[in-house]
Amino acid sequence: MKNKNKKTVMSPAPSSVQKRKLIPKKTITSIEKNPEKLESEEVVKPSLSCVRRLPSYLQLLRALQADGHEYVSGTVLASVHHLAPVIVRKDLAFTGVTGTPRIGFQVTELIAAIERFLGWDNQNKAVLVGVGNLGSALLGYHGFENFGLQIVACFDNDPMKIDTWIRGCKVHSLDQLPRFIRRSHIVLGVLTVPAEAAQKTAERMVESGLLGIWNFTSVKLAVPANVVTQKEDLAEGLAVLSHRMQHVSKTLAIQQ
Amino acid sequence: MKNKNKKTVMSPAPSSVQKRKLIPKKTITSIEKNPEKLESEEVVKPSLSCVRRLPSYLQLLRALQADGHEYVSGTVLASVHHLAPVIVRKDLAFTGVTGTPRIGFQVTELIAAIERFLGWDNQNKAVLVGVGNLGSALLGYHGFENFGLQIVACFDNDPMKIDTWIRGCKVHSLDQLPRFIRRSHIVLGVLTVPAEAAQKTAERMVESGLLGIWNFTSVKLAVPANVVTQKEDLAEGLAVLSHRMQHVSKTLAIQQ
DNA sequence: AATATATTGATATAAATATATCCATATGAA
DNA sequence: TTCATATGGATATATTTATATCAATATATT
Ligand SMILES: NC(=O)c1ccc[n+]([C@@H]2O[C@H](COP(=O)([O-])OP(=O)(O)OC[C@H]3O[C@@H](n4cnc5c(N)ncnc54)[C@H](O)[C@@H]3O)[C@@H](O)[C@H]2O)c1
Ligand SMILES: NC(=O)c1ccc[n+]([C@@H]2O[C@H](COP(=O)([O-])OP(=O)(O)OC[C@H]3O[C@@H](n4cnc5c(N)ncnc54)[C@H](O)[C@@H]3O)[C@@H](O)[C@H]2O)c1
Repeated sequence: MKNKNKKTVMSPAPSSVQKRKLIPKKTITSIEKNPEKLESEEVVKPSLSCVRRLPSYLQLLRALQADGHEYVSGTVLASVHHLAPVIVRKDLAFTGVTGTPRIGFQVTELIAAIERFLGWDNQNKAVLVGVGNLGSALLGYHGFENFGLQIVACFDNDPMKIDTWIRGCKVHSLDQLPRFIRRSHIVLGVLTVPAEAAQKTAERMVESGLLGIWNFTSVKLAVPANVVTQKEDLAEGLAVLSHRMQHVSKTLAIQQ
Repeated sequence: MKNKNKKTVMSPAPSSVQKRKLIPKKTITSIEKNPEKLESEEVVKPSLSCVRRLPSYLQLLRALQADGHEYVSGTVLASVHHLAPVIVRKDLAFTGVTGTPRIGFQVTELIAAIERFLGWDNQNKAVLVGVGNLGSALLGYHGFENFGLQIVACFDNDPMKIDTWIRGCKVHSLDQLPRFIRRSHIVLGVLTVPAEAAQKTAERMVESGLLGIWNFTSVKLAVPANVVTQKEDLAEGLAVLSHRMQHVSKTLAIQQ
C-alpha cells in the first residue's frame, strides 16, 4: 500500500506500450475465403469444455467466499480440479474478469462474472414435466438453485397424480401448461417423461412457449431452431466408466 | 456370391498391394524423444467423445434389430444422431467390426462388438449407496440394464431406512457393505449420498473392495489409482443449456 | 457386360482444444 | 534498494478431434 497509483514506472522499452488484449482472438490460419469473415480478427467463442468447467470453478469459489477468502489464484483453482493453470486462466478470461499478477482474482468479482456469463445472475424459473421417479427426485433437489435454476411448477398427465402434492409442489395437468407459461413468462422446461411420450410432450412444451428443454429422456428431440435442448444422457458417463475400468484392469493384469 | 475368393484381380498397380490397416494409427508429427515410443506407429486410443457416442449407436441398433433389420450403414446411424458419417465409421472401427461397402454393418455383430468393447457383454452388477431422492430414482430405473448395469443391492446409514424396502430393494446398513462385496464379487458402486458424506463413504466403498464408483455427488473424490471414478455433474449440462439459450436469444434480438 | 452408385476404410487436411513459453507485474525477501 | 518469485495475459506450439477426399468394392441398373 505504499504507492498505489504508480503505473509501470520501471518499464523502459516502448514495446511495453502495446495494449493488452483481454479476450483471446482467433488468428486466421488457412486461406479464409468467406466474405463474412474478412476481418483479420474474430472474437473466439468459449469451447464447450470451457462452459462445462465453469460451474466447478463457481462451486469452489463459493466455498472460498464462505471461508472468507478475498482472492484466489488460477493456480489454486487449477490444482483442485486437476487442470493446467493455463486452462483456468483462459476459461476465466471469457467471463471478462482480469486478475492481478502475484495476487490472483477477486473471488466475489469472479463469482459474479461467471454467473453473468452463464446467465445465472438472476434465478431462472423452470417447469418440470413428468413427475415420476426421476422427476420427483429433481423436484425435491434444491441444489440447482446454486446454478441459476429454480423449478417452480410441475405437470403430469396421470389423473392419479394431478392435484396431489409431490415434494412440496402441486402437480398440475399438462393441459394447464400453456396458460401457466404465458402467465409466468417462464422459458425453461425440464422433461422427465417416459421415452415414448418424449417427442410429443416436447412439442407441447414448445407450443406453450418454452425456449429451452433440459431433456432427461433418451430421445433426441426434434424442435424448432429457436428452441435449445440439452440432453442429459447418463449412459454416456456409464460408458466412460466401464471403458476406463476395463482399461485399468487390463493394465494391472499386465503389470502383475 | 459369384467369385468369392477373387482378391483384387483388377488392380494393376503394385501400390494397391498395401495391406489395409483396420484400426487408425497415430503418425508421429513432432520430434518424439520419449524412448518408450520409438516405434513409428502406435495404436490410437478412442477419444472420450467416441466412447460417449457408442451408447447412442447401441440404442439405435437395438431398435433396428427389433425391427428386423439385418444391416445398417454408417450413413444411417450418422443421420439419426446428426453426425458426419465419417465420425460414425471411425468410432465403429474402434470396436473392431468391419463393414462391407454398399451394404453397411451387420446389426447383430455391431451390437455385440460395441457391448464387448464397453465391457457390457455380461451384465455388471453394482451396489448403490445412499437411498435418498436420487438413489431411489436410480434404484427404480431399469433402463441401465440395457447398458450393462444392474443394481442388485442398496445401502444407507439412516436407521429409519435400514431393513425397509425401497423400489423392491431391501436397504442394508452400510456396515454390511464389506461382507456383501466380498461375497458377491461386485466391483461397481453408485454413490448418491449427500456431498458432506461423499469422500468418507467413497473410502468405505474402496476399502470394501469396489474398483469403480459412479459418483452423483458434487464432490471430486480422492481414491487410489486402481479405482476408477466417474462424476456425473448435472451442473455441466445446465451450464451448456443456459449458455446456449443466452446465445440464441441474443442472436434473435440482433436479427429482429 | 458395362456402367452407375452407395458405401467402406484409409489417408490427408482442417478445426478445435490443450499446453508451452515468454514477458510484465505485484509482492516479499535479502 | 535490489532481487527472487508467483502470477496473469499474450502468443506460439502441440495435440486431439473432426472433416474432407479418394481408391476399392459390392450391388443395382442399363
Ligand atoms: N429414473 C431414473 O433414474 C432415470 C435415469 C435416467 C433417465 N431416466 C429417464 O427419465 C424419464 C423418466 O423416468 P422415470 O423413471 O422417472 O419414469 P416414471 O415412469 O417413473 O415417470 C414418468 C412420469 O411421466 C408421466 N407421464 C407419462 N406420459 C406423460 C405425458 N404424455 N405427459 C406428461 N406426463 C407424462 C407419468 O405419469 C410419470 O409420472 C425416462 O425417459 C427415463 O428414461 C430416468
Ligand atoms: N436429487 C437430485 O435430483 C440430485 C441431482 C443431482 C445431484 N444430486 C446429488 O446426489 C446426492 C444425493 O441427493 P439426494 O437428493 O438423493 O439426497 P437425499 O438426502 O435425499 O439422500 C441421501 C441419502 O444418503 C443417506 N446417507 C447420508 N449419509 C450417509 C452415509 N454416510 N452413508 C450412507 N448413506 C448416507 C441418507 O440417509 C439419504 O438416504 C447429493 O450429493 C446430491 O448433490 C442429487
